[in-house]
Formats: sequence, structure tokens, C-alpha cells
Amino acid sequence: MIEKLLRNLGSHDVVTAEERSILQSIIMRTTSFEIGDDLVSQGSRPGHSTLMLEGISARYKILEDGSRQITALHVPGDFVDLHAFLMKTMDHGIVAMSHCKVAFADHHDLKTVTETMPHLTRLLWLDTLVDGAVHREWLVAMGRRSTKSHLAHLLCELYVRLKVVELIDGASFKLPLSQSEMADVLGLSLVHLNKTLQQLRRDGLVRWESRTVEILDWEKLTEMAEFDPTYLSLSVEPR
Amino acid sequence: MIEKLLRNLGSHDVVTAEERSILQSIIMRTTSFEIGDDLVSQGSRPGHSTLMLEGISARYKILEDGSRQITALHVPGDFVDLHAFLMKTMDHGIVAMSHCKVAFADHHDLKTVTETMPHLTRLLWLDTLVDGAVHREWLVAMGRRSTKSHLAHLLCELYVRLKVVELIDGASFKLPLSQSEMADVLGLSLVHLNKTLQQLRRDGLVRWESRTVEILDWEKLTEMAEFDPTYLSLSVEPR
DNA sequence: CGCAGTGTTGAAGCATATCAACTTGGGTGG
DNA sequence: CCACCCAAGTTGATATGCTTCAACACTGCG
Repeated sequence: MIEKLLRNLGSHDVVTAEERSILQSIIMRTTSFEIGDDLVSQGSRPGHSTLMLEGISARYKILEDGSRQITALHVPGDFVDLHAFLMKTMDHGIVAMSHCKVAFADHHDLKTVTETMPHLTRLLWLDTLVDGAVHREWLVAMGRRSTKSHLAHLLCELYVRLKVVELIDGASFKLPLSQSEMADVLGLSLVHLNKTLQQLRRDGLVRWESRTVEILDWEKLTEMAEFDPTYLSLSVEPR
Repeated sequence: MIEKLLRNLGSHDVVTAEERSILQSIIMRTTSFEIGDDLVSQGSRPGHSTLMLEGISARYKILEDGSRQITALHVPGDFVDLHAFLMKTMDHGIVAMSHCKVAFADHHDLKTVTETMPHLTRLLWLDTLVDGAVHREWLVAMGRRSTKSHLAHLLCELYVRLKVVELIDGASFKLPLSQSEMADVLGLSLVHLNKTLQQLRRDGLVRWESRTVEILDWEKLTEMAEFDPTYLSLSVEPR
């Protein structure tokens, strides 16, 4: 059940057998969510944190005028709301973008981890730090990159993150988002996202049909996106 | 020396006398930086983390075309690169926006804290989680708010964060950024930022002269920014 | 068959960037 | 002390990017 989590944590540092068994013991109660369901609601105070097992979920905030901004995408192996363990009150919601299978870790058990397993604690902490690094990269893309480069950068990031948890098939991966949802990720209108996507297609960089993205030219794509994966901390070293 | 840090951490939960003395013992070597100096450079692997004592600093990334995006502003009491403790390699730089006084905490000592002081560890972890929450709020503002509302939101946030560390004087605070630097925060051109700022002035919401911001109408400002400080986790409760 | 969600396209209008010029104030060297 | 200079702020004009509105095509599904 925690295979993807172990691949995720294992991309940063070695996870010991003891740590593996502790994780196994505190992660339980598998549940499913359907498209559009809130895994966690804004303003709630959950007593557990949620681990993605299958599917894609998104953190979002909705403004008074009804517009939505998605601030993060989560893939299997991600803890989507480890934040709530210490922040207590959710300042945003998390919604299922596809059918999602998840499991839970009680905050009480996580607290015990912080009291008895310092190295594992640091690995979980790091997981939330990488979240923050992704946020920063999105800020840079939104603020200063061209729309085309922004979209390209996002596809590069998803490719690398899905690779870590072995959800890449050749040069392709499943991306269960509509263009309208993708526009909410990039902070664009649906129409403009559509036209930008077509530029990437015309340039021969990607294909994106029936919820599947295929990278046609990784070299050119990373170059035009100025993609540098350093921010994902993908090196196995003592933490 | 750690007064501001204690006010910062103390805004989330009680800090015990023992924790205070541990912090005091691991934070040392006060240094100063001048405007434009890098406190931490992109790509470096610092052996310590940096605590702001005085001044304002900014995390930033520069793209190949020379444009800059600022992804965070740090005020006294903030650890600017607690991230590096676990991320190891800095994926961005941190620059002094004013004269800055800082102190350092060795990563070796921070590691010891994670092994012996679980509650203090959680408080430091929370500090980085709030950083992430601020990033998310900036993403929402950049992606979906009007420019005017984005700027208003940022001023609200700075007011509240500076209030925590007692750097608000009446309704005013020092903001040692030029308009050009502020444009790099919001992801705008200098000209457009200037015109937006004048709208806020014309609306009678703020004054901003000689590096000092004065909030003229907090009610209207928060309303037009849809500012809700929940994301800053400003409630003292067990963490 | 018809319907709803999704993707695609074109046209019009608004928002923002870019370019260029001018003002202001503080600091400095003659 | 004055003349000058430079950084910061301000303003207007033009060009581009992006949103909005509206229409239509395609697909899967009841």
C-alpha cells in the first residue's frame, strides 16, 4: 500500500526497514473518492493526514467571483495534507481530479513519529519542503515565464514527478485533467490555454489526447521551459 | 537576539523556557549584509541556516532573459533558509532588500534538535509550512486576483506579519523596497505597478512614501483584497 | 436520438508590457 | 555652495497578450 510513498521518500534518502514498518503501521483505512469530491475541505480541522495511493488530486482556492486557482497537483506517493498535522486548520481545499484511492495517517501517530523517529520525521518534513519548492517554481513560471514556457515547464515537472513513482509509460503519462482544469492550474482562461497548447503541438514538442500526454522532444521541451529539476531534491543523500 | 524569532514561533504555540534556552544556544555569529548582497546564493550548499534579525530579504530566481521573480519576502524573526537544512542544495537565491542583520544556526545543531526536542522541531517545521501557505496565497493572487487586489493583499499580509514581530508603528510600517523591486514581487512591469499603486492611493486605501506604507482604511483594504489571515496560522494552540 | 461535457475557432475589447520622455530629490565633486 | 548626476518615480503612446463572448464540432452516454 505504501509502495509509492516509499519511492517518493526514497528519492531523497535511504528509508530503513524499521522506518518502512513504522509507516506501514500508521497508514491505514483505504478510501476512494470520485471526480469532484473534496478529499479535504477548506476550513476543516482534520485529525489525520491523507496519502495519495492512486489518481491525481489538486489543492485549490475559490474566490468570491467564483474563479478558482489550483495551487498544487498531487500524484500517488504524495501526502496531500501533511500540513494540517501542524497547521491544524485547512486554509484551502483538496479535490479529486480523477478517481482517487487514498489512505490516512492519524495526527496522533504522526506526533509519535516526531517523538521517536527523528530521521523519518526529517523525511516527512522534507516532503513538505519540496511542496514549497514546487510552489516557488510555479510562482516564477506564473510571474515571469511566457505562457508557452509555463505550460511546458509544468509538463516537464509532472513527467519527472511521475517518473519517481513509476507512472511513466515510455514517454507518456496519464493526465486526467480537462483543459479547463489545466487553465485553473496555470491561472489562464480556457481559450488561451487551448491556443497555447496548440503551439506546443505545432512545435512538435508534445502530444496530448484522450487524457494522455506524450513528450515528443524532451530536449527541446526542457530547453524552452528552462526546466532544472534541482528544486525537487531528487538525490539520495543523508538528510 | 532571538526576540523576534520567539514572537514568530510564539504566534503559533507556547515556547517553553527550555526551548528558548536551546534556541539561544544554537543561534550565533551575528553578521550584516548590505542592499543587494546575497545572504544565500542559488546552487550553494550552506552548512547553516539564516535567521533574520533586522531588515527585509527576498527569495528570488533569475531567468535567462534577465527577468527576476521574487517568491518570498522575509521579515525579522523568519528563518530564511531553514529549507537548506534538509533540501541541502539551494534552488534559489536570497538577497538583502535593505541593510540586514542576521544570525546563523548550524545544521548539525538543528539535527540535534530534531533528535532531542520534538515539540521545538514541530515548531520549526510549522515555520516552513507557513512559508508554503504564503506561497499558495501568492499563487492565488497572481493567477486569479486583479492587479489592484493582488497588491492590496500583499500589503495586508505584510502588515499582519510585521505586527507579529512588533514592527508596526500605528498604521504604518517601513517597506524598504523600490517600486521596481515590488514589481518583481508581483510579477508585473514597473510601469503597471506604479499605475496600480496610484489607484490604491486614489481610493484612499494606503499611503506609500519615502519607504513607508500607511494603511488608511484597513476595512476597505482587506475587503477589496479578500484578505483572510487563516493561512498564517496565527493562533496559539498545541502543535 | 438527443444531450452534456469537452475541445476548437474567430472576433472584439480590455489589461499589461514596452518604449520613451520628463520630474524629483539626495548625494557628490568641483 | 552650486552644478551636476543618478536612482527612483511618474506619465503618455503604442503594441501585444489575454479574456470574454459566441458559435460550432466531436464524443460518449442515457
